[in-house]
Amino acid sequence: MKLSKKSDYALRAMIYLSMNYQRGAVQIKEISAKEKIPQKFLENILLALRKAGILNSKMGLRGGYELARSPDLITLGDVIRVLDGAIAPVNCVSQISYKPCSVEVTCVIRGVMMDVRKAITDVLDTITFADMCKRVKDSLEKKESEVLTYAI
Amino acid sequence: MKLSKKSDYALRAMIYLSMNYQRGAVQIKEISAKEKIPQKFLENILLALRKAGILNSKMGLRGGYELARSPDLITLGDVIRVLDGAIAPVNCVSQISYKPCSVEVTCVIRGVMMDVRKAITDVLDTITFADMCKRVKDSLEKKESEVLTYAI
DNA sequence: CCAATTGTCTATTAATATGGTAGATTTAGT
DNA sequence: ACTAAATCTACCATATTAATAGACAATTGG
Repeated sequence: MKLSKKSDYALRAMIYLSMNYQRGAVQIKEISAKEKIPQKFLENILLALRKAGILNSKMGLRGGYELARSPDLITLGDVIRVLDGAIAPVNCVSQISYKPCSVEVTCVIRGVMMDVRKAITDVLDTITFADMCKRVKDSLEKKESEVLTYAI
Repeated sequence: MKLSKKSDYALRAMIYLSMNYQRGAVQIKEISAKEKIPQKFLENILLALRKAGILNSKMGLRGGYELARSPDLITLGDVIRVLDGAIAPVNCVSQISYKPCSVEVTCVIRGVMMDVRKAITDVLDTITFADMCKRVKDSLEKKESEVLTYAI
């Protein structure tokens, strides 16, 4: 039940690109440095996101990556699915058995896991990277005012 | 974001033991056979649950395992935490940094993951094994009535 | 055109987690 | 004492995760 490093890095890179939307192509190198993500690892991640149609890339000098569409049209779920595959913990039940056997309780577990999946996706498929940018800005403002308060 | 085989087996064994609550000690061998779980693997799992205080065991002849308390006092979350550790996907952010740096977006991801954790635990910490027993019985009744319908 | 820069692709590696097994030991009932 | 059960310690194979290496392709500025 854990977010992989890959998805974690992907989210961070996506937030960075969202904060820099309309600035044009941003280089892997820059994202890697600012977000402290191993560059070569990040290459694979961004490549996967490009192949999934979430990012666009430009090769060569002054090339880089940028969002393929507006941040408010990309959800966290979109990104996590690319890196980690399906979000649902449903493969706990591989094959559905139709035997009306009194100890065949797997379908019951399956039922609960469907609920869990829904609970997760209700969060991840709702929050967009535009929301994330807003949260970043809010948290920065809050921090600044806190600093001010402490200074006084 | 996946339930481990270990937790899956644990849930199944726990449902089995809940269905057989007040019958006294049940042997690993029986659970293993009925739920088709590798016996030696199941040993480790039940041992972990006993050490966590969720099961009681009796050694020796006619020994076995039984719930340490009533099924309605044990939640799915209790069990999963024992086998898979913390449910929260929060270690995506290891250390909290207080730098008010404009690209320090980790805390924002952390915030979302707290929401996800809450969504998951709202399900898993609410459903008890008594509920699971009820679901098993309901699904059996439903199947029987379906069979009847098809037979007519 | 050329050289520098940047993304693309294919492998490989190291570390860790997962799923499962083996066998000796302890405990308790008959 | 004998037997059936849990317990403990250790091990192994495989898969996944996280990360790295290096050759290759495309683009642009000069």
